[in-house]
Formats: sequence, C-alpha cells, structure tokens
Amino acid sequence: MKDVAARAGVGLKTVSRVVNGEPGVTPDTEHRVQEAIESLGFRRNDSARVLRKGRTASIGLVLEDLADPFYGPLSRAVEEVARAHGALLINGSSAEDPEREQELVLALCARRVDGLIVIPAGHDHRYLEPEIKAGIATVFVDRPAGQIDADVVLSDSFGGARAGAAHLIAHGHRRIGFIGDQPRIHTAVERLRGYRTAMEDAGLRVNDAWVSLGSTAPERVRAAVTAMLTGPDPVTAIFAGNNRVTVTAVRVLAERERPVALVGFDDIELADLLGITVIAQDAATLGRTAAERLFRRLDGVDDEPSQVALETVLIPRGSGEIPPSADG
Amino acid sequence: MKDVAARAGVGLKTVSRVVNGEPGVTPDTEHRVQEAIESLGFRRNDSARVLRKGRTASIGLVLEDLADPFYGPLSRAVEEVARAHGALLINGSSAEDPEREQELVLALCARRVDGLIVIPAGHDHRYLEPEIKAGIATVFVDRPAGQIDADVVLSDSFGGARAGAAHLIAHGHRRIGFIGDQPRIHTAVERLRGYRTAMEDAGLRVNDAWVSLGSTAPERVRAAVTAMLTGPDPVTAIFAGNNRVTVTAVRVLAERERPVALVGFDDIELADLLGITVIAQDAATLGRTAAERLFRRLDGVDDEPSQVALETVLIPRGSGEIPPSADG
DNA sequence: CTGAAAGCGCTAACAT
DNA sequence: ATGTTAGCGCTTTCAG
Repeated sequence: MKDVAARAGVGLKTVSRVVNGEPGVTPDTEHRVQEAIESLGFRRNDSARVLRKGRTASIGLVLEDLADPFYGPLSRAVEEVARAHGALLINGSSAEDPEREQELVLALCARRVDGLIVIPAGHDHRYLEPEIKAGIATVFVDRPAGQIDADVVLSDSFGGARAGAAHLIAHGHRRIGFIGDQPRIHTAVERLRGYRTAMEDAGLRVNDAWVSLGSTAPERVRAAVTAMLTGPDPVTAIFAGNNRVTVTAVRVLAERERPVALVGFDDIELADLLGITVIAQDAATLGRTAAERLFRRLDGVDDEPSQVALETVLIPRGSGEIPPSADG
Repeated sequence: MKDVAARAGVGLKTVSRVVNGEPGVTPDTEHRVQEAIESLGFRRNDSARVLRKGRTASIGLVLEDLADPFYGPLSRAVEEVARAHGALLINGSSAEDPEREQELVLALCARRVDGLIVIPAGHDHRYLEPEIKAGIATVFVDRPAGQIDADVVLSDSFGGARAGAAHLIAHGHRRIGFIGDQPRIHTAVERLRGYRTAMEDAGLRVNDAWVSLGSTAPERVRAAVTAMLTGPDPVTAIFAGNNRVTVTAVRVLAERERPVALVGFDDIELADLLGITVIAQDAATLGRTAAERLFRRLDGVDDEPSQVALETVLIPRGSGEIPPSADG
C-alpha cells in the first residue's frame, strides 16, 4: 500500500480510501491510485486490516465429520448465511473427540473468528467461557452445550424417535430393537429415550437385549442387528438411531430372508428407492438457523441464550410398514 | 500480552517466549508468566502473529458445493492433511459460478492463506497469476486450470467413461445414451469423449439424440432420460456422467417397465443395495493427493507444475450387466 | 479533499 | 536469561 501511494504520488490514507471505496477522493486521484494498484498487482492484506479493526469477517464451524452426508448440507447452509454477511467459513472436524474439539475451537478463537458454531463432541464447554466473555459469539448445534449457558439449535430427537417407534408399534410390532450411537452423544440418548417412551406409552416391556448403543462402525452395527434378530427373544422391527446405523442395518436386513421392519433416524439419499421409512431432520435448516442466530448476536442483539428444537418428519416408504412376520 | 508482562513483572519478549514454548526462560519466571496468563485469560492473537510472520497456517479450498456427497469426503481429506501440517482449512462453495469462484479465491488471497486448492468453475485463471507469483501455492483438483500452468490432480474421466461404455457394449448394447453435466465443465466433456471413443472402438455410430449435456437438476435429467427411451431410436442403456445424474436416472428407470442398463460415473452410498454399476473415483484420495502436493510446495519444493490422473474402478453390481431388452 | 502520525498485538533482531 | 526497539500493513484520528 505504501508502494502504491508512492507510485501514485499520494498519501497512504488516500490509497486506503480508494481500496475501501470510502468517499472523499477526486475521480482524478482515484484513477491514478487505481492505475498504481493495477500495475503493482496490489491486493490489500486483510491480516493487517483485521489486526486494526478487530473483526475478522470469518466464523468457525466445528463439526464431527465433514465427510458424513449429514454435515455437508449443514455446513453449506452455514456458509451461505456467512456469505450473505460477508464472512468466510473455517471448517474443522472433531472426529467426535472432545480433545480435538477443544483444540480446534481454541485455534479458531486465537484467530479471532467473529463467531463460532459448534457441534459438540464433549460435554464440558467451560473452557469456552473466557472466549465468549471476550466477545466470540457461540451457537451450539445438534447437541446442547455442556456446563455453560449458550444458544442451542437442535432437532427434536426425542419426539422424532418417539414417533418412529410409535409408528412401528402402530403397525403391529411388539418386539422392537433400538441401535444407536455412543451413549456419550446427546442425540443418541435422546432418541433412545424417545423409543423407550413410545414403548412405555404402548404398555410394552423393553428387553435389554433389544437396545444397543455404541460405535456406528459397520461391524459393530452388523453384530448388533444380527444379535437382535437371532437371540432368544428376537425383534420383528428395528429402529436405527442415525444415518450411519441405518445404512448398515439396511445392508444386513437385505441379506436375511424373513422381512424385518425398519425405521431410521435421518433421511438418506436413495432411501426413497429402497423404500426406507425415516424420521427426517433438515440439516440445512439446522445450519441456517444456527448461523442466523449467530449473526444476530454479532449484530449486537443481546437477549438471553435460547434453545430451539426443530421438528422432524416421519416419511413412510415401506420398510416401516412391514407387519411383524407370522412366526414373530 | 503487554498486560501479562506487566502483571508477571517481566518483559514483553519473555511472555512471547513462554507462549511459544521458546527456550531461554527460567522455570521460575515461566511459572509466573503462566500464572499471569491464566488469571488474565490471555490467548495469543494470531492475527498479529500472522502479520508479523507472514504465514497464516491456513489454506483455502474452493469447491463446487460442500453439500454434494462427492465433495464432503474430499474436503475432509484435505482437512486431515492440513491438520497434520498445523494448518486450518477455509472452505468456500463456488456454486459452479466462475465469478463466485474468483471472488472467493481473491478473498482467500487477501487473507493471505498459505495455499489454495481449487476445483475450478471457470476456465480462465490468469487472475491468479499475480497471487501465485506473490507466493500463494495453488493446486487444482478434479478439473484442470485454465490458461495458466499449475499443479493439477484429477481422476481419469476419459478412461473411466470409456471403460464404462465399453462395459455396456460388451454386454450387448449398441444403442447407448450419455447424460452428462454442463458442457463447460471439463469432466463432462472428457467423459463424453470417453463414451464416444468406446463407441467408435466398437464401430458403433452415435445418434445425436443419445447425447445430452446440461444441468444436473432432476427435471432436466428426467427429461433427457425419458427422451432417450421413447424417441424413434431408443437406447437400451444409459451412461450417467456423474453422481447427480445417476441418482435421477435410477429414479426414472425404476418407474419404467422395460429394464434399461445403467452405468454411472461416481460411486454413491447404497448403490450396492440398488445394484448400480458404477465407475468409482476416490474423492478422498483426490483431496489428499492435492493437499500433499500443496504442502510439498509450501515446504519449498519447487519443481515444474505437474498433472496427476488417478485411476477409476469399474464396480459391476447388476445394472450395467442387464442385456439389451428383446425388442431393443 | 488529502495526509502525517500513532498504534492494533505480535515477533525478529539486537542489546544487556 | 531477559529486555528494548523496530516494524509487519493497515486504519483511526486529527490536522491541514
């Protein structure tokens, strides 16, 4: 910028004015400055700008895994809102590891992102308190914040799972299995609770062997499905706790002869063609809602932190309407 | 940092040393400084650090659409490599719009990202020349750079499509349709070329009505598929040029009575269960390879820009092995 | 309408 | 082992 000023024969501030489109520059001077910029290939250094202005025009998004088809659309929705506000988006995957989550979040804070959207892996976010106090607005998505009071946007996991299990019950099932993600993940627990409530509502007892929480790795899910179908008190239907579980469950069920009903939490591409009944949540709306809330905070709105729960939708496509098998 | 120094009763540089783990500080002083840091809730401001050091420890990734299941894994792979090198990843979606691509790229350059990975939407990247000269390493992925000499990592679209079409021909098809993305997209053209070459190799004529390039919006693809199946010279097989096209093609074919063979470029989740034969490319490897190349450049390796083409794999699953229908 | 000076928070280079 | 000074490239402030 100094060079540009020298070359155009003007003061530093004038160049700054031109670069930022501020008023108070003669068309003539502006032209000279523009020319100098062109010929020098000058591009404003935003790092310096940030240092001076205090705002980075960037936000951070920490999620579990960008490769998961659930998070792609969420991230994209956040990006669109950020873009509308002139901000860039820094993404990070926690890989469901609380330490890595914290490491990422703090790295983003050190870069002074204006705001943070976090899909928490851990349960204790007190480490964020000083940062939030220091002005980094934060919104939690998909799962609530741990130990701190903050904005949260989630899907109604409990209600969705309850509706899904009730759907299976309405179609005659009495022995229904639940396979979900690790019990330290909030949504997994909420969905299990929804399932249990639906069973209870219908006066049905839940056999412990019908419930399995753990990793969503295909092998683990495969084993869980198989165990529930072949145990002493086999289930006639399965409720899959998220998209990863559903995908494997569908594969396992496809290999078996006796038809088994299935309802999955989260919609999946091509699930329509495979006739998979799902409880759909809208990842993009989740992301958009969170981002809008974040930017409202950045615009100075300072009301109490609030929780929003987005409705889920049951989409019947066949697999959830299969009746219990005759010998079941 | 100034405050920390004051509170600990030491010089500024000593605090800097402690914060950055540099040697030359007595354990005792270090302890005092750490305490001051704690009690003040100090966190180093990386913006200032960047300004001084000239490196941001961040790279930019500009792709088409993070919500597309092809790009999620690619982005995640890039992130992993970046993380291994201590860098953060800034993502941006161009929405296949050359102007938006340029806008994003230049915004990233203004932030002085250390490097850039670009999945080009446009065909002219000369606007990047000054930036590259200024030291921002750049690698293009999935499609070649336009008008400039740069590192490129792609999949073998031509070879993959040729193999896919040859596969259909080997199964007896003579009238094969090709539905691809917009003709301004390099991969679309390459895949079409692969298809044409396979046809030629087999001595088969290609009817113009069998080729359709354009938007991958479901309505467009649906119309294209329908036209090819119901025209005067109907096809018995379809080659789908990418994952978006395949998804819609599968839906349309599922609605029809006469079986039609299908091979799709790009693998898709659950395609195994639907028996969709595909030419698979590995998005994660694409991303990883590009990121590794980028960091090699950042580490000072300065050889000639090079092009890498990753092999594709034909995965037969049934839809590509359907013979031509009797009346076809 | 224009410019000079100060300083954002940090680190490199050089004292002490 | 520790501190001092200068300056990264920009914007803010205030004076011309």
